[in-house]
Amino acid sequence: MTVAELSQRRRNEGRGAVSRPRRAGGKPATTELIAARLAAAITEHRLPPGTRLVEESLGDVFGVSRTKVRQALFQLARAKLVTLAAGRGACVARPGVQEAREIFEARRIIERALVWRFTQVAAAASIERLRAHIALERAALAAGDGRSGTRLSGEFHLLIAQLSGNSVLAELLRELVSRTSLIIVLYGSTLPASCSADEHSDLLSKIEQRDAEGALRLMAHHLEHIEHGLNLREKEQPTVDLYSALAQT
Amino acid sequence: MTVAELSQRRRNEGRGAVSRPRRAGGKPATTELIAARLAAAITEHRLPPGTRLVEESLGDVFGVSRTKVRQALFQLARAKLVTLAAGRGACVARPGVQEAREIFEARRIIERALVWRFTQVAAAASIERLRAHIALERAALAAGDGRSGTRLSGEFHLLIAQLSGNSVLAELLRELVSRTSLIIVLYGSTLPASCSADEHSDLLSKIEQRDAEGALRLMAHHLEHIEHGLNLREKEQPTVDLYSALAQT
DNA sequence: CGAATTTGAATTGTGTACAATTTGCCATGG
DNA sequence: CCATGGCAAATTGTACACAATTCAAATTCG
Repeated sequence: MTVAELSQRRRNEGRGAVSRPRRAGGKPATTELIAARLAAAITEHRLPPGTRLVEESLGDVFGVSRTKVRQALFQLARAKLVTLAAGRGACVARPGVQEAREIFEARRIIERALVWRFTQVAAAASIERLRAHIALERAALAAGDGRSGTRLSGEFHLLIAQLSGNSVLAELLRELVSRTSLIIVLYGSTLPASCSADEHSDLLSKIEQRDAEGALRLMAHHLEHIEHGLNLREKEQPTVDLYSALAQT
Repeated sequence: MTVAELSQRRRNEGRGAVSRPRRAGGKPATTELIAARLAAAITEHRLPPGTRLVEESLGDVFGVSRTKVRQALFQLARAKLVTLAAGRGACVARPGVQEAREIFEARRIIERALVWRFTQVAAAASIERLRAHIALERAALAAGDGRSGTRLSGEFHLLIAQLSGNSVLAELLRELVSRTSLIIVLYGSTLPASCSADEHSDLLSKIEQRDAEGALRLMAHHLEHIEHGLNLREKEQPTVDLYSALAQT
């Protein structure tokens, strides 16, 4: 699939040659907005890994010229959501198994610390906020809206970070969470999403009891649980295999 | 100070109107290279916080058009090394005290974990590598080269991350380290740089003895030591001060 | 004399044109 | 029939032009 196909539809739609004003009506869409839209599309699995992102096509979709799209793509490349091969454009990233493991390790490290802090300093309002969020997760789950479910699940982790009062760490974690969603679509989670909501609920209980040790342990287990639900058994890098295959001659 | 002044000199240099080929001879300088150069200049304190970064001036310096410079600035903005006020251009960032504290907390969290892992898995060659690096630090110190000293000091921390085998965390830490150097120039370290090298050396000893607990604790203390050497007593936001100053009348 | 306003230089924001590169396809030849 | 070479379309990389904005200084008016 290519984004070109999306905009192709638009190009063919005849009409009186209103060339660009897709998304007309509102303002011309800033670079940040484009990056945010693309990031959302990627993390919500509407743009699967490997999808080519052609600049002009995206420009048509958003109703802007390549200039802004290009900047947005550069941003996303830095966030590791797209890969940017010199001269041959952008693709939605495909993190390898090594990278996937490293991301989960990073998350364990950061989130353990965050949950520890949060358990100690959290105000009642913050805890209430988390409880409300879990309710949202469950609602999406009950409605069979898996897409919203995974998004909300990620946002739960982000929420803890934000409520912990360290926005630098929250920002780092945001990046890791979005990369995680890319990993999940690549190495398919065999885990039912309901499981995640339950574990979030258990975690919140421990937080409420101010059991920092317990909360920390639960968070670590939760992340390991997600990671082990994936199929991270090296199924990439055929190039290297080619090499060793040729050594047989 | 403004980058414009640098390029002004160039513009006034009369000559036969060879308009752009500053930096001629080599290739036209890629966006990444420009970003890297700017990042180096910022972290090495050659471009102090608050310095305005005018696109065309930078273009002159690097011998490219604004297009590439602009992309590079966007990248640096995402890395939080420059702030990008809409419509009024880019400045070298000036992290506030709150942000500074958060960055140090993030570093403590990440680096404690890294040093713990490293102590357990480090090969002899890795330890040797660190020892050599400390020698470099000491050499720079002895030569009175403070600029290289602080750079090398930061690189020591980065090296541990890289040798720990988690490149994702290493990348996150790189960002934090460069932001730290911005903090140091803003809130001046009262710490002699020699101190840092000594603490690095102590840390390496603990690592060598495979004393993970001790190494972890030493790293935490080291970072706290640096943080407490700063003058993080809210001296920013002069606007607020102006307000209270006028209240005297 | 001071405050508001206008004017203009400097700078950023955005689109577009063109060169360079890549890619897929077709023809040509072994 | 498969490999090779080269053409053509598509796409990216870069510079540049012009519009929009900002900032500051000069001007004007109360």
